[in-house]
Amino acid sequence: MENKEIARLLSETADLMEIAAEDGFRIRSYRNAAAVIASYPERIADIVCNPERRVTEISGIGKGIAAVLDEICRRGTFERRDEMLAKYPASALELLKIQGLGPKSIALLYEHHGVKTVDDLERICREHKLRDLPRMGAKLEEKVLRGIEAYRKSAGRFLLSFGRRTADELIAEFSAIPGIEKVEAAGSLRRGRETIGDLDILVTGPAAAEALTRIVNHPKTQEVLGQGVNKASVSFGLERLQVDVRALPHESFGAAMQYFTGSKEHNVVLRTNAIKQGLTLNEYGLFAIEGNQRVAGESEEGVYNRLGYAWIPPELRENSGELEAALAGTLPKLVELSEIRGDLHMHTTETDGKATLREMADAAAALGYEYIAITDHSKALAMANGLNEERVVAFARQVRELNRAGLPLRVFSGLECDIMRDGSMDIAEDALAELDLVIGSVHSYFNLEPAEMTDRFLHALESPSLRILGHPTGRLLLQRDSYPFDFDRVAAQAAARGVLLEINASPERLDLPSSLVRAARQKGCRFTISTDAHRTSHLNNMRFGVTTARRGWLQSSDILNTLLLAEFEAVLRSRSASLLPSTGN
DNA sequence: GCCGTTTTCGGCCCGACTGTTTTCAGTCG
Repeated sequence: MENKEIARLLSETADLMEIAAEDGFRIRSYRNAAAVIASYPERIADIVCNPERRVTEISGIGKGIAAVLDEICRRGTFERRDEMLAKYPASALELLKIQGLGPKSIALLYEHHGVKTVDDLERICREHKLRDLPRMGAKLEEKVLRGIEAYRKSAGRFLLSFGRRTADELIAEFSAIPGIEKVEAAGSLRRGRETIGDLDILVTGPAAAEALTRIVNHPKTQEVLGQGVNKASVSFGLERLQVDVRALPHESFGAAMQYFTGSKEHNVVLRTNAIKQGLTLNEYGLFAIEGNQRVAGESEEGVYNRLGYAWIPPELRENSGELEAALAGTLPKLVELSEIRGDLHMHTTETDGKATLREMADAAAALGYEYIAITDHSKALAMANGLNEERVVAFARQVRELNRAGLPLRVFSGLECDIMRDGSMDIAEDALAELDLVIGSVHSYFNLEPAEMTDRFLHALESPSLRILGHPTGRLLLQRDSYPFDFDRVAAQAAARGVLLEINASPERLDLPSSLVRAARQKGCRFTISTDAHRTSHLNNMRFGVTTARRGWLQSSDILNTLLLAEFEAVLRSRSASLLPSTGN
């Protein structure tokens, strides 16, 4: 059994134990073990089976979990899990994903009303039976109904990062097959959408059909949804992501990439335009209507060019002006990952990060960056051990000393300072002034009225130290919507004050959303792209931020951390973002 | 259940909000 599946068994059991109101610390141990196992570089099952190895040498795994692992490897489950499943149905796990409902309420609902599924829960709320239970009332009923709606909206969709990982894994496998020429992912993944519904993988070469056989017989394939000569469709992995693999003739590959990349709206316009030119476009190629002669199809570029368009980067293909720009030759030169020279938002063990400043600096230097900013939390985030004024000042001093003593790259002292309910900064201005770079972020009071939330931001923007607005909308993909506020007003004011908007590259956030990136740019805003890394591996998420920026039509000149170190420092010293080269809209 | 030890027991990030109570449990971050 693979680590990820073992981890899932442990963490699901922990969830059920929570519903059963078992000891919280024991539950935490199960969760912790699950997390350790999920990211462990070796196969845990191999270690368990190897008499010369001991799983208990892994931090977080003791005698109890070791026994559980042994049992899992022998019979695929373990006693405590079986006990829990006898007590509560597995479907109760789904209920934990509903915002506003926790394990205690789920237990109560199960005992009193036999609520097992989300549908049951919805019925109980609609029949106003939730309010019969102790400490529950009408407001909770409404909140849970809203939670159910949000949950259903996100069901069946996956984070971009997950799609990318799965695609990369399959592309590597297929590419290794002799006789396969090209393997590429199309669809919303290629367009860089923040979430994806399924995965389209296109394959060409004499042995392309072998890729279909491979996916159908893949050990991670849960179910074969369809299998023909040119296409196989499966439900893949524990997450049951739908993966479609298509085998294509060489001469159609470009047309198929174009067709399956979409978006649908983009393609409709392109095809309509083709017809006006006496051509017809489908997944096999671009053909002259008269005589059915193929005029393009081997490459995407050939298809676009033959229709009079410049090749359009997939991130722009949403029929939101890119086709007109491609005809006019005015497509922007979008920012690229290689142009990013630093990461300006990350955490360390000083607060809730998992790596030290030195470890983050080493990892960032290995990525080729010239500089980073360390931006730990401020004291309002007590659970993260946020910094108070005294620690902020000490930290700024420490970073100055470390830079003098020598670091693998330039480190700037920063802070992700909480923006309080009234828009004031969590840390006094004189302490903030000691730092090189202050990000302001909202981590509390998400449910203010829009007007109050807008005022809160506008007030925060008055802070003389604030340089960047962190994850501006607060959304968590597939979990939580943006808090409501007047984004246009805030963006306009940020532009006026020279405060940059962050594009948070964390795959769970991708905040700002690309549509707002584009809108903010029109208002004169400039941006940073940062990972908000809490461990060294998170630094690699920069690519997702860059993708989001590209979807927002950004060029390197829109982005502060594409600047060379000397230029970047000059901007910091000037305490203004206006030094950024103009973009010539 | 894990860990560390002042080693076989005690500590394990905890403060704040919400909606329900009438003194606080549950949820969240």
